[in-house]
Amino acid sequence: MSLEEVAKRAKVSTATVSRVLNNIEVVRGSTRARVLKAVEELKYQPNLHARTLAGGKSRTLGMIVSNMENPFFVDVFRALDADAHAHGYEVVMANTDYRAEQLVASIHLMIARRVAGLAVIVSEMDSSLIQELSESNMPVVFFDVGAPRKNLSNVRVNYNRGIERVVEYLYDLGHRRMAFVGHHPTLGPTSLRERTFVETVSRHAPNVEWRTAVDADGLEGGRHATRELLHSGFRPTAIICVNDFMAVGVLRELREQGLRVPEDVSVTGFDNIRLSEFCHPQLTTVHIPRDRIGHLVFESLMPDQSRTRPPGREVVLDTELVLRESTGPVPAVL
Amino acid sequence: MSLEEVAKRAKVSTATVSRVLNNIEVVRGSTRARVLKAVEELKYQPNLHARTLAGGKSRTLGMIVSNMENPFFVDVFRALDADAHAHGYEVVMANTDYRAEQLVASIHLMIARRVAGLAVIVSEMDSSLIQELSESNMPVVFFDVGAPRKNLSNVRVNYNRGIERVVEYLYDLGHRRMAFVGHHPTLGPTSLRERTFVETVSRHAPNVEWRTAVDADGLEGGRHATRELLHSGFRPTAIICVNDFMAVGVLRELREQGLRVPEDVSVTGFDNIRLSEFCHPQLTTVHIPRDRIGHLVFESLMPDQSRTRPPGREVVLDTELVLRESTGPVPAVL
DNA sequence: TTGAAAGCGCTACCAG
DNA sequence: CTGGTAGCGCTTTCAA
Repeated sequence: MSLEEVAKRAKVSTATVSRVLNNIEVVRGSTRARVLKAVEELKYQPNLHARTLAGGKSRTLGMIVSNMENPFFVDVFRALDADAHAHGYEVVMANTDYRAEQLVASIHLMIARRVAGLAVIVSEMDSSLIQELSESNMPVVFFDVGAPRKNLSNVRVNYNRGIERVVEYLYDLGHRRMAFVGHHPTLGPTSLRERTFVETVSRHAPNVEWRTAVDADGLEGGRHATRELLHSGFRPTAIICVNDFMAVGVLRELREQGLRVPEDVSVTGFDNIRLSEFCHPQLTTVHIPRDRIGHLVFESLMPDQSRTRPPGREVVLDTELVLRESTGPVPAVL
Repeated sequence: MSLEEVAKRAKVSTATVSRVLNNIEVVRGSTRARVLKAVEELKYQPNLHARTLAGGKSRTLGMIVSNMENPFFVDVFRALDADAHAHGYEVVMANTDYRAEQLVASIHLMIARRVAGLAVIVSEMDSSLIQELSESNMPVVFFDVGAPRKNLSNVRVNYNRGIERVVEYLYDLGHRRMAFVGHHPTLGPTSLRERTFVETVSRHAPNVEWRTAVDADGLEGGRHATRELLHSGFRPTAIICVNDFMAVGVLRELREQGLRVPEDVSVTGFDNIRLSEFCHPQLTTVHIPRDRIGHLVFESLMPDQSRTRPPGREVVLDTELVLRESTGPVPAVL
């Protein structure tokens, strides 16, 4: 089942078969029909590798995420995938589980695949990797990391402003003992987001007593971090989570400790994933437009298509505080 | 950056470069070092397409799922992915969103990629597709669908028995008005699982009044199905869900309608995904060993590796009822 | 409108 | 241990 067999059966050259398969409008109708018939009869299936190799260009985009269990990433993927399909592209996803070595492996694999573009949606990036990607000359778009340059674009959300909104809101509600639940960063001892929290608090709410706890990104991580937090003796009146996914885990541990939300302690998430509306109590969170991120990512990756975002650009998305049931005024001291 | 350039720089033939890149232990140490140096200096990245084309075999497995938002599929994928990586394989995932056309497209794409094996984890399969896959001669493993034959293996779970366990348990608790919340099957008017419920009820609990509701697989679908159910005037004392993911949506709608779980109505899920323990109340559900499924899938796909599952086989996994907070005795009639 | 043929980058076989 | 070379299946000039 190769082009040649089809060609033979249709009594044309492989070039012609290739033409009809690629919808090149120069083939005579009758020839075309003959070829299609042969394709059908032989149940011919093209070989993508041969096609990519010969054509020199791939119709595949790559997307690397830190944690595909977190619905946030899945949402971005789906938006990107939809756009890609609409334009005849495929997207293959790779998961790093926040492991640096896996990130390196995934990036190399994507390069080996000669993807038409690569979206890197991970928390932290090694600068040598950025360098390597830059030199690879393939269109790359990062989420929330690195600075744009030549083939490297950037989509980021104003995380600082989001955390600020949360802290201010909680502060106004009277909270003076806050905790931040984050997840392990790929590199460095302190995650960027954790640092953002710390700085925001000291700037906007200096008289607040705070603590941070860190664990794996996920339901279990949120739960565990909370257990540690409580175990340390600290009694926050509000727990600010790095994302909704972990917040749901926090909610569970609190429930098990007999602490009511929001009566005893307020909890906030981040991302506004669908689940944040389906847990109990529903999470107060910060909305991040994941669909837009997916669309922007696609635009950034398209090589030359008309009227799309040029490479080497950066776009910053703003966030929005979403008030729901998990937050309330600070509990009255008895 | 092709093999040839590396060869030139290292002053060896492309054959030799290929050998060191593929760890073929016949190259002299000094030559090897020279090649590696050239690779390093040129930042050479192999071309996977050329490699696959020339070698005639791919190190990629494919996996097609119906709904990657549902953690069930993600869990299976992760187990498979882990095994694959451990053996030097990659797995690319495709999502069909329960759309038949998308399934066809995904399968064709996988064939075009010449994957070394394909896992098809979707609810329903067209028999012509099964035929096509069978003829493709590539190792394929289905989940819960079709019958094994030559290159087609099968992993399934005893869904019937699982539903039976749920119905019996609920029946013993005194429930006589049950509802089943399912999701759209790809084909046919009634999903297999819905039918299983109906048959189980009539066999094991003939005097039970029941109804079914169907919607999209997901949080929103579960919620919507429940709303419709309640809207119809039917007042089940127990709602059996096709999976945990939808059950979480059911829980939310019930809460909004002011119905308490399990005091007013019991709810059960299926799959025992992590989330089922993190929602409130925690779901009584049926455990499906997703890790094992992933491992079995991998084994079924491995061509000839020693001591692995031969192709064309079928393995049926049993389930286990997990009792948690979402079920209880039928509410007393006042 | 169609065919012939030169690669695309790599693997694998055959010599040496 | 290493080099030469024939493809793998397809796209893409260049001629016809």
